[in-house]
Formats: sequence, structure tokens, C-alpha cells
Amino acid sequence: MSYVEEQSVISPLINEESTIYAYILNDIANAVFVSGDRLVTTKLAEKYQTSINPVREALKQLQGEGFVTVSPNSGARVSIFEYNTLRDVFEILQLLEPYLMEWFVEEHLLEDRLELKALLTKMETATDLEYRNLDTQFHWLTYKNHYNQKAVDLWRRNRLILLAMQANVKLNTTRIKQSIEEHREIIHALEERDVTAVLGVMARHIGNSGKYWSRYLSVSNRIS
Amino acid sequence: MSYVEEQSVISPLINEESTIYAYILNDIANAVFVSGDRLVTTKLAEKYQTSINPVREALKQLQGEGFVTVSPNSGARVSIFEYNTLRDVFEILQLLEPYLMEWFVEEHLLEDRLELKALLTKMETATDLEYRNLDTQFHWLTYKNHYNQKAVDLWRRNRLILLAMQANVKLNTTRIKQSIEEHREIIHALEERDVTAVLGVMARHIGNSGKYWSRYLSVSNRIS
DNA sequence: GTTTGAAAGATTACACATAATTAATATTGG
DNA sequence: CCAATATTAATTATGTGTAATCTTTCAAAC
Repeated sequence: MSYVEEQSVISPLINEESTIYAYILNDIANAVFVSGDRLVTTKLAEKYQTSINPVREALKQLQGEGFVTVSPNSGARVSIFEYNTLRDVFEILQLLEPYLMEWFVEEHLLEDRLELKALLTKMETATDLEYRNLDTQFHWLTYKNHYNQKAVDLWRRNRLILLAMQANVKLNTTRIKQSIEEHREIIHALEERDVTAVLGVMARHIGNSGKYWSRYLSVSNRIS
Repeated sequence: MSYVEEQSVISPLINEESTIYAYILNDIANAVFVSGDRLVTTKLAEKYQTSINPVREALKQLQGEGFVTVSPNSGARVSIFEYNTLRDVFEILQLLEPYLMEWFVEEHLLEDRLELKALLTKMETATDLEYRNLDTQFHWLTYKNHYNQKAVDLWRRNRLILLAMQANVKLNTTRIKQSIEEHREIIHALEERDVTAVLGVMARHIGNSGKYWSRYLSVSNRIS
């Protein structure tokens, strides 16, 4: 097990590092392996410089988390992420995010808000790929300390699926600008500690994101 | 792999059958293994009449699903289900159930409602243990066909954790009666296809259940 | 074009070797 | 003599190789 990943690990959302589990999940999140791809144990063992069992165990864990689908005697594949998955994930996020955010509005510290502002500043000069990472960091920061860590984990997993689906689709500048503006509004409402306002912006933010991606991915679905 | 379980598998909530995964999960849900218990691979392999590797893989899958916690070089344990877990699980259910139920109210068929009524009838003469099973079946029936299978799976998992926590605590008759009444109200509101009414009863139903168990399990926590 | 059958490839389960942890025992200091 | 620590023994986890079984693939025959 002396494999070194070229690409950096999707920082905040993948806890464990330097494990086969993390490598595979990272490769799924970065669309190195895409929806439906076969995950052959021998190939993976070779790629990550280890034997079959550790790979099988990593795949089983990923199966439990929903990223991989295993058919008996037929092997593992990256789970099918299609249009319906996008809808499902967004609807779950739409339940979770207001719930997680509400706590943050009331309990966050000044330093949290300053960190968010720092991220916002970085966003303004970020490229497409950097932006996605900053966006993830922004929301991760707001949720990660929530008392309901089960819910946080749920959010994390759904967010990773989203990243996997979006990895090879570019974000257009109009949407980035709109998204930055929404983040700014969130921070502003946070300063006032106005729960209703924050949740309002959040709902709009998720809704817009959902609309954007569903439009995009429905097209790419129609093509393939 | 020729192990035969004495106790029947928690029927609807555990899909796979006759697998080590299902056996272990079933034993967790029935509190054969309780929160914090060490899950030693060799022991489990012996118990379920198989070798170590399949056990390890089952444990990894259960880890991914949150039922088992694995520490490097130190092995697997049943995840810690304590008072905070109860709160977390109930809050997640409180988000999920209205979401899942809303669809059912609008889309369910007459035969679904008849099945629910049949379950209700059985509830009225059920013992404590049977009641819990019927209650699970009731809600499973309402959710299992929802278009968002990711959400359904989420509900399933959280419900299993609840079952694991409640397995060795008895349900008192007052709560059973109250619970039956709530189910009756749900069916009634379903007949009218009145979303608001159903969600109202549901919120109360979950709330009451949460109150009941938190009171009970906080006591058992204080004792231990 | 469909079916059949053989060969290659992969999955699964098992046994073994090694490394780490846990426990049990002995030793030391107060 | 007791408590805390150190040492040793047992247990357990982890990773590798291998054999058997099942799938898939590909080519030949119908």
C-alpha cells in the first residue's frame, strides 16, 4: 500500500486519507471512474499497489455508503448517477440544508463568519474548478460542527455524489456570478442572525443550483 | 455458509437474506449485539459457519451504513447508540417522513389503504413485540414505493437504528393504544387525501414516539 | 442472425504469515 | 500490602497467495 495519488484528495469531504477507500472514493468524486464503470478488483489492486482483499473491503464500504453497487458473482460498479439521482439528491439536500443551517445561524461565532468571508473573497477570482472546491468548503464550514453528526454525514455523502456527477461538466460564468451573489446574501443574513432570511436565501440557492444542473445534465443524458 | 438463524429476520427492513451481512445486521437490530459490543471476526466466522474474509466484508459494508464502527488494527464494534443518537435519528426522521408521506397521500391506491387497515386490525390484538413489527410494516408500506429510493433507504437505516435501541425495552400499553389511535387518524386523513391533515398527524406521531423513547432511554442511560 | 461451447477473466472463499493490539502476569516503587 | 508500571503471552487484525466457481467473451457452427 504505497500508492501516491497524483490529484489531491477532495479535501474536506473525505475524512480518511491514504487508504484505498479514500483513493477510490476520490477517483469517483473526480470522475476518474464514472457512473456505471466496472470496478475490477484485480485492476484496482494493481493500480493502488495492494492485494485483492483490501480492495474488496474498500468496495464493500463504498457499497454501504451508496457510491458503489455490487452484484453477486458479477463484481462492483460505480453506482448509476443519472437524472433521477440528481433529483433525489437535491430533494434530500433541500431537506437537510435548512435543518443544518438553522443551527449555524444561531450558534456560529464571529470567526466562522470571517472564514466564510475569506472564502467569498477567494471565490471572486476563482476558476471553474477552484470555485467548486470553495463552494464545497463554504457549506462544509457551516455544517461540519452541527450537533447532529449523522445529518452532517448524510449531507457530506450527497454532496459527494453531486460532485461526482458534475466533475466533467463545466460551470458557466453567469451561474458562478449568481452563486457568489447568493453566498454574499447568506453571509449578510448571518450577520443579522436572521433565521428566516438565511433559510430563504438557502432555499433559493439550492433551488437555483438544482435548476442549473438538471438543465445541464438532462442535456448530457439525452446525448448519451 | 450454511448458517440458519433461529430468530426470523426483521422482515421488510433488511433486503438481502441468507447473507452474513443480513445475519449480523439482524442481530444488531434485535440487540443480540448491542451498542459498543466488540465484533470479533474469528468469532463471527465460527458463529455463521464461514471464514474470516466474508465476515470482514460484511462488517465493512455495515460500517459504510453506520451500524458498525471500525478502528484500524483494533477491529469492529457495534456503533455507539446513546441518547444523542436517539435525538439525531428522530430529527432526521422528522425531516424524512413528511417528505415521504406527502407523495403517498397523493399517489397511493385503494389497495394500499386496505393493507394499512389490515395492519391496523392486527395491531389491536398484538403483543408488545408483534406491535413493533406491525408498526414498522405500516410505515414501510407507505414509504417503500416512493420515487426517491435514496430517501427511502435513509429512512430504512434510521428506523433500524431505532429498532436496535428499543429492542430490549418494553413498550407500555398506554403508548401502544395512543400509537394505534394515531395510525387510525393517519388512515382516516389518507382517505380524504388531505395532505395537511396527514402531515399534522404524522408530526404528532413522530413527536410522541420521540418523547416516549427519549424519556425511557434517558432513564436507562442514567442507570448504566 | 441466433445459438452453442470453449477459453479467458473475475469473483469468492479459504488458509496462512505477519504485525498489531489486548490481556494477563510479573515486577517495581510507595 | 497495594497500586502502578513494565513485560510477556494470547488473541486478533491485516494482507497475500491460491484454488474453485461463476461470468463474460469470443468464435464457430447451425
